[in-house]
Amino acid sequence: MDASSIKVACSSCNLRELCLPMGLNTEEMDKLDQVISSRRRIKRGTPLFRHGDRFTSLYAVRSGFFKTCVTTADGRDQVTGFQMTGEIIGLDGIVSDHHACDAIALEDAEVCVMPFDQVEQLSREFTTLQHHVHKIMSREIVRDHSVMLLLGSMRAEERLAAFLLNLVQRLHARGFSQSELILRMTREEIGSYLGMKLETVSRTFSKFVDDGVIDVKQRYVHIKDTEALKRIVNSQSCR
Amino acid sequence: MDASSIKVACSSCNLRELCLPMGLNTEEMDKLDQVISSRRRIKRGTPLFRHGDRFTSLYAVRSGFFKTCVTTADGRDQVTGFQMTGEIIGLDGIVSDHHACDAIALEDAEVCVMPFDQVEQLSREFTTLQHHVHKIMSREIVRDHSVMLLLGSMRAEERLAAFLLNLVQRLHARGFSQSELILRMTREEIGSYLGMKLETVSRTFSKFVDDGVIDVKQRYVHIKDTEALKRIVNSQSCR
DNA sequence: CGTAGTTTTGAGAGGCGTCAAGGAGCGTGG
DNA sequence: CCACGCTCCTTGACGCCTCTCAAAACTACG
Repeated sequence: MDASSIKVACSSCNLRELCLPMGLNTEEMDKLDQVISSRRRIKRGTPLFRHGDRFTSLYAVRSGFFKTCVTTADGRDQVTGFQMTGEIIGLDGIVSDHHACDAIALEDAEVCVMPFDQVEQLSREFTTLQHHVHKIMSREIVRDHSVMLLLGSMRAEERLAAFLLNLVQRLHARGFSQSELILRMTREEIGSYLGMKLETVSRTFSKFVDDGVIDVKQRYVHIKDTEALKRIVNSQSCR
Repeated sequence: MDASSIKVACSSCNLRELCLPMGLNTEEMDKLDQVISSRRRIKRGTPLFRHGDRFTSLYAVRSGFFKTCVTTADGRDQVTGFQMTGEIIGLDGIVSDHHACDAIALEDAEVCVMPFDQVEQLSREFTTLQHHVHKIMSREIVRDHSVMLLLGSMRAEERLAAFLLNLVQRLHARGFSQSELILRMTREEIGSYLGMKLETVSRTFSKFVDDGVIDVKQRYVHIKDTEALKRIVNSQSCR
């Protein structure tokens, strides 16, 4: 085992209600522990994997924060998602045995490595796990479709409001505040994800502050009026 | 068996190289034939399923053409994809046991019904099928990410060019022309998919015609210069 | 305390949305 | 067989949202 690998157990992980082991019984969990045999630490700013890398494993975020982004030959790139604790990264690699995107740590992070052939083997044994894997992939598809809705039919204010609400909702599910958050990504990364320029992101933040909906101090955001944000998302002043 | 159900067999289907049975051996194919026991006909303009409908099955397009779209409470909607022969519809329903989008036939169509619990059962028996199901879901995720790239970072001309190239490439894989196609969807549906208004779609078509890149007569499109379209996609005059 | 990276803010431009009118294709019915 | 109405498509004029370019302020970090 190399220095970056650490022996771990799902059964003793406090994320098991959020992560892959969700809903497994003791026997299944024991089996899973044998599959998920190592963790990997990723330093801030460095890749967990890059597009083109051979696909071998899925990764569960144990701690830290990631972005995934696709890149075209001509240098365009697009952030396709931000992943936090308990979320699964790497599903894009299954189809072609190579990753189709980059996964970059936005802060020092740790992931559980789940060799995919072993996940497949185990999910042939346990219906629960099999179905859970399918649900995780389906959830990603549904999420992507809602991002397509956002990118295709919302204007800047609506996009940013939806983004903040989504972020704080996921953080809340992990025991954090419903109204305060620290952004782990830059304005440019937010803009890439939301299909807008960093200047527009910044201006929209400022507008929300002027309107008394949020407070912003650099990466810190305090949501003062959740209902107002929800109204902005549904303002339907869309194109 | 009701009137809209027809007994079928994957093993004798001329789409088996494109569709779910891809790569299965004879024994596996026989088993699959028992699972995919019926077809359903869908009239143009009517839904295969609607969001909120209970999820029971995946559907393989046997003939015809579909769109899928997500809808918000406030009436906004977004076409998330167009599905043609051999493509799989319904993956969005797995995560919550209910469909998250509408699937509408754009012309009279026929689908093979694949009860998902049986697909899961069979893929516990056959590694090939299991892996293939995973690949299909992963492919959808990768596709969605490329649409996010399109919506997030391309301008109108680039989007439409990319759309046409994608469409004709998929049609070509099904034995149709590389340079001619009939659009099965309206300008409005194209616009919804590409995040632009129908007027902009129309104007962009006209510009391509003026530039001598394509010919358009209503739903008929003739691509006169594929390379020019590719250059437009990569023109990087993006925002 | 200097330097690089990030964020904010302003001014100006342009791409695309909005509104509106007219044309083309097609099914229906007299 | 043609008239009619409906849907879809095209085109024009105008305006606004967001991009672009630019400069300055702030923060982090060596």
